[in-house]
Amino acid sequence: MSPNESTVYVYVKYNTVSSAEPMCLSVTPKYTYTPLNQLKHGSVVNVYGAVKFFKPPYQSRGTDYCSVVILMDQSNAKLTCMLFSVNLDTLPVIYKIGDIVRFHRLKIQQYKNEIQGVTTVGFSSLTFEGTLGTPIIPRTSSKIYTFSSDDQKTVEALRIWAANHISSSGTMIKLSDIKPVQYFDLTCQLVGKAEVDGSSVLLKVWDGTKPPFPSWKVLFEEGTLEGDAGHINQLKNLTIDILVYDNHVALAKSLKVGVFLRIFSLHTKIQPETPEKQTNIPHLEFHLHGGTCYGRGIKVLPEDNSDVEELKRFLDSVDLAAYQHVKNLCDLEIDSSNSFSSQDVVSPCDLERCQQLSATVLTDHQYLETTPLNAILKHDAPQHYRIRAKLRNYEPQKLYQSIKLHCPKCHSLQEVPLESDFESVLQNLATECPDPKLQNTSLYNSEAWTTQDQQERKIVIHFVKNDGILQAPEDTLIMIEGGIPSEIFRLSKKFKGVIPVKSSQEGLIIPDLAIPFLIQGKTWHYGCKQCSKLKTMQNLNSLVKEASWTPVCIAQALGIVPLQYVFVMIFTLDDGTGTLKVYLMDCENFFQIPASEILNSDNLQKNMEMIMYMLCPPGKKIGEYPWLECFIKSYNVRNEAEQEICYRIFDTVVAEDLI
DNA sequence: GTTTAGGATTCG
Repeated sequence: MSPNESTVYVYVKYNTVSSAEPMCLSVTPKYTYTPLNQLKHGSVVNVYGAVKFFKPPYQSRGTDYCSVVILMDQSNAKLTCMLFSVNLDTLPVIYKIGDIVRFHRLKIQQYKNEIQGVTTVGFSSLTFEGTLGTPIIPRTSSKIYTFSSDDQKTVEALRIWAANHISSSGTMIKLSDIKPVQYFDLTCQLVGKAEVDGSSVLLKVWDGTKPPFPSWKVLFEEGTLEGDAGHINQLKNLTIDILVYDNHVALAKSLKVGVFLRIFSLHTKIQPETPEKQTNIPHLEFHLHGGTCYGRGIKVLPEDNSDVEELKRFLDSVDLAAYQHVKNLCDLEIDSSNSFSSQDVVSPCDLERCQQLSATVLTDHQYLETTPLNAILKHDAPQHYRIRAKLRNYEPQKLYQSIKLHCPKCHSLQEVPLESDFESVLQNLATECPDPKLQNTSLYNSEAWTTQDQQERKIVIHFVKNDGILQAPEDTLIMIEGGIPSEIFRLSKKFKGVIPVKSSQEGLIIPDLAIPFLIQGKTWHYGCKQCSKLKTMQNLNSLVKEASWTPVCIAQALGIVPLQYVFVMIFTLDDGTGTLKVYLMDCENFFQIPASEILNSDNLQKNMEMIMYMLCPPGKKIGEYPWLECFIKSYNVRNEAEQEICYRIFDTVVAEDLI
């Protein structure tokens, strides 16, 4: 056989599997596949690609189903494909990022300076699992299609490429690994279903693992729950309730109990308190919001899907009896018992947690032996210890109150200024007059204007140049005179950093350390009033060549001692032999959450809330609290009258699986 | 051979 000629197997799909025999025809292959970096506007092509992103098919506002698929191949080029079809079956059956697809008759067109692929007459597709080692069997609705040994090789090569270049691991998560606030893709089995109201459907699903946090139970009208009541009850400690909204409702309603599903971009969030109940226990909610952002949607997986096969094996292996009598935390009454001896039933997960020994881990000093707290109380300071105890209590209970500003030089601690505090400072500054002589220097270009409102505020923005050249906004540091907070925050989203300044005889200067000296992203950087010796903005010249606009470098150039955001908390630790109050003062290591960002992030605050909830679970007996392994140092503090020993936590972090 | 949507999370 000449190299130009190869055998093409034409597989004809019949209704009865047994008669499906490949017909062996000797023809010249007629399909050529265009690499994704060589697509030309206006052409109709055949392509292969690995799925980088996809939206499962959904009903568009027009007449068709729509699926958005973004492909990549070895050329590293990306192609967004808009696939439409009246017939759901003809759209590619994609289950996962990394799946491999082959599209025939894809039209290439231009949209907003980029090319995109669109379905055209006769469009057809094959989809293959991307997982290395799984059989190469195409998913397609086509009754007849070609698949040569070259095709086989192309799929294999793309699988290997995709395994190294396209990651989907971040979104595929088991229920036992969920975090309090996140979006993820869940592979699960449907065990129950109920229509809650016109705009939402409740899905009860499980994946055989137990979520580490208590989760909500959605109320529904009696008699509306579809599914085997006995089975649902048996799995009650392993299922989660998902509310599905809007455009996903129709599909959710059509689902048969027992099917395997992948739910894309499922949202977990914390409901911190339920005032109508007496408990104050935060718990998780699961929502599949309306819309198709991030591929949000539901897809039924076939029984022969490799992930489903694995899930089925796992579900079969779950010891249901072990989870049967686990108390549901949400149903627990508040228990004020302080006893360390607990005979409560522990779930297998809790047991696992106990066997893992600790909810916090040491980053050093593992060689030290554990000292009981009663022994520490008898010793003089300074000393250091490794301890193992439970967190009986912590202060402040309102976590945002734990954020302080710490000066590394004079060690003073101060509250984080409120936005209203510096609003007034900035308002006063806005009445001052910018000096035109300080505009447009070798260091920066300046733009000045007057606001149209009654105030007629004079605003000047100075764009700091890099070695005489202006950079892209996201790399550019700017200084602003006469700006108000809302303007400054808006600018901080666009530029590398914003420094509020004012004109003075010496040049542009930092007006007041009561306001941030630098706003970068979501973080407001403050300087220590006692320790800083302010210099003029001209001193930024020393940084220009490196364009190193880090807060530390900028502060140093301007004579500022930057204050650090820290968590300051008091932990009351108890190991059964005694209790000890220890300080935690930490920038970002302990919680793995930067103290500088938490005040401006709801998600980070919720994550921290959940971590504290895990470390010190309300409503549980202390016997059920997790152990904390900590490294602490004792030190002497002299008050007016007496000397006191204090304790601080060092070199300790919350265990990774809690974060 | 039209339109749909054109990635970029959240009302619940």
